[in-house]
Amino acid sequence: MAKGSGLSFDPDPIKHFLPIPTVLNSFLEPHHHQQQEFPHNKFLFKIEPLSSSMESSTFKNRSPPSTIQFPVNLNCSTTVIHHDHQEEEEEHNNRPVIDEMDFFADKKNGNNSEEADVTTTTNNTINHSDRKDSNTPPPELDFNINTGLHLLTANTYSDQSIVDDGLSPNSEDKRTKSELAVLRAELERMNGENRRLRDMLNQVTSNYSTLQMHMMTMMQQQQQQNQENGQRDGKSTREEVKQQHHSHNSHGGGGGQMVPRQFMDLGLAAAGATGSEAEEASQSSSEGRSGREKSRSPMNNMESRSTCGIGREDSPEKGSPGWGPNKIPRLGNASTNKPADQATEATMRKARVSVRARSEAPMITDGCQWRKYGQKMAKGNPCPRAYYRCTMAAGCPVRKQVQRCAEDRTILITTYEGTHNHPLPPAAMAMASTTSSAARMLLSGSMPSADGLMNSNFFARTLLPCSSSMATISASAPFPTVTLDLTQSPNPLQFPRPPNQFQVPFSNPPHNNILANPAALLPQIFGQALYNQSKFSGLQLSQDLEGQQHPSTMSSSIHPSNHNPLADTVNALTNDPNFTAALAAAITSLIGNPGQSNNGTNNTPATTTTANNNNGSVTSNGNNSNNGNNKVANSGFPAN
DNA sequence: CGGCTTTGACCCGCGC
DNA sequence: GCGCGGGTCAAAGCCG
Repeated sequence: MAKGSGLSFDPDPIKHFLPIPTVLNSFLEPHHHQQQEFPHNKFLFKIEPLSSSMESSTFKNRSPPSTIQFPVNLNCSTTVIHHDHQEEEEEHNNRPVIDEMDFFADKKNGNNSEEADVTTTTNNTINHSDRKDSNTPPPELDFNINTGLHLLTANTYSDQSIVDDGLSPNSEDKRTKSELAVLRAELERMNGENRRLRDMLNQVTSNYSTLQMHMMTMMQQQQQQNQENGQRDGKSTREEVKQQHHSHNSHGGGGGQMVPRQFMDLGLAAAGATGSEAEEASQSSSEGRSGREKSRSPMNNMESRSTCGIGREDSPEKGSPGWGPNKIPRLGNASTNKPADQATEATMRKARVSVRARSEAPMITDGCQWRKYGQKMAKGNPCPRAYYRCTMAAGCPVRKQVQRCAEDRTILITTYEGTHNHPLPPAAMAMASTTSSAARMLLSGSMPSADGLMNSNFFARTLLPCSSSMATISASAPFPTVTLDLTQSPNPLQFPRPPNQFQVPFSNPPHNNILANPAALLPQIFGQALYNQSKFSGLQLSQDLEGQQHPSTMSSSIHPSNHNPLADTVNALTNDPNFTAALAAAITSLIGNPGQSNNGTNNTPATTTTANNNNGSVTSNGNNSNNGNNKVANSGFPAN
C-alpha cells in the first residue's frame, strides 16, 4: 500500500471491521438478515431487572427471537419479527428465562440456525413445548441467570399487531389505543426498573472496586510483613527464601532464570483511584531481560512507568520525545537504590496482560484512545503485529499490541502493557480493572519453577477457577504475561468440559449475575483470582490446592458434578467465541458508565451506554472524535 | 491544518 | 562480532 495513503492496511482475511455494536450484532448473526431496517447505531442498551421483571414485564409483548437478553440487559434492537402479537405475548408470558439461553445454545451449537432463527419461533416453539406446562424454571435453575442478548426492535410489537389484526378500523383503533396505553405504562415501569437496576449495578461495581482495592492493600501489607519477617529472622518459608534470594540476585538478572515475585506496588495500584490501576501492577519494575530496568517506587509513578514502553524501557539512551521524560536511566548498579526497592524491583518484571478473543472486529474496544505507531511482521506469524499507544493523555506510557493468531486468524490477541497516567473514561475502567487484576495476580505470585514457567495450572485455577484453560501465565517470556483466553472451547456443548471443572464463578449476589452482567465477568473472574491469590498469599502453593474453590464460589457456582443442562448452556454461552468477543466489546460500554449512568439524565438507559459506540467507533471516548479511532482500528488492524 | 497511518530505518538485546 | 528479531522512531502523505 502506498505510504501515507491513509488507507488501511488490510491484509486481514477477515474483512469485517465492525464497531462494537456491530460486534454484538455479529454475535447475533442469525438475525442479520432482519436488521436492515435498523442501523447499527440504533443499539439500545438497557438495564432491566434481572429476575423479577424477567418473567413479567420485561418479556411481555416482545418478540422473543428478536430479543437477546444481555447481562446488564443490553437491549440491542435489531430485528423486526412478524409474529402475531397475541401469540408473542402468550409466549413471552410463559417463557422462562432459560429460553434465552436455549436460544443461544442452539445458535452456537452450530446447529445453525439460520432457520431456527428466523424463527426464533422455531426454536422457541420447541422449547416451549416443555415449558408451557409450567412457568417455573427447571429445578437446576437455582440461580438467576439471564444470559441472552435481548434484541428487540422498537416497532416490534404494537405496529405489527396493528397491521396484522385485520379487525375493523374502529375496534382496531380501540384495541390499538388500549395496547398503546398498556405499553406506555409498562414502558414507564420498565424505565423505573431500569433506573433502579442501574443504580444497583453502579453500586455493585463501586463495591467491587472498593473491595478490590482493599484486598490489594491488605495483600501488600501482608507481603511486606512477610518480607520483613524473612529478613529479620531468616525464617525460611518457601516464599521468604525466594524473596531473599531475590533480593540478593536482584541484579544478577539471569535471563530466563526463574525469579520469585512478590507484591509490590499493588497496594499503590489499588490506591490509584483513577481506574488506571490496571497497569500499575505492570508498572512494577522489572528485572527486565537483564535486570537492567529499574522502576521507581510504585507510589509515584505512573510515569515511571514511563519506562514502560513495551520492551524499550531498558534502553534509556533511546527514547521518543514523548516518552523521553519518563525514561528511567538504566542503572548499571542498583547500589543507588534502597535495598528493599532493589530486591523488589529487580524481581519484578513488567507484566503484560494479553487477551485472546475470537473477534472479527479489528480491535477489542477497551474504552481508550489509541494511536498506531508501528507495525511489524513477527516471526512465525503471517499476520502483522500492530503497535498502539494510548493517546488519551500526552505521554501516557500505555501501549498495546494487536495481532491475529497465526493458527486461528479469527482470534485477536491484544496485549497491554503500562499504566495510564491519566484518568480513564468510564468505558475503559472495566478493561483496566481486569488487566490490572491480572497484572497484579501475575506480579504478586512468587512461583518457583525450574523450567521458567509458572505453574500455569495452578495459576489458571487460581486466576480463573472457572476454567483452567482460560488463563495462563508465563514467566518465560521477556515479560511475565497473563493471557486471558476467551477463545477456549468454542463449542462446549460439543466438547464438554471435564466434570470437575467450574465454568463460571458465580459468586454473585442476585443481581450480579455474570451471565446477566457480562460486564462484570472479567473483573469478577479476576476478582475471584485475587481472592484465591490472597488466600494463598503465602505462595506456598501446591498442586494439592488445585481444584480447591472458595466456598463462596462453590456455593453459588454451577456445580459441574451434577450434570446440569443449564450449566452446560451457560458454559456454552460464556465460552461462545462470538459471545466472548461481544462481551469484551461490551464490557466497556456496560460497566464503564457508572458515572454517567448515575446522573439523572440517563433516564433512558437505552441511550446511555451506547452513546460512545453509536458512531461505530472502535474506541470510545466521549471527549474525542472517534474518527481517528476508527482509522486506527480499521487500518491498524494487524492481519495476515 | 491537525491528526493519523504507513513504512523503512534504526536501536537494542540476545544467541551463536 | 554478527545476525536476527522485537520494538520504536519519524518522515511522508492522506483525510476530514
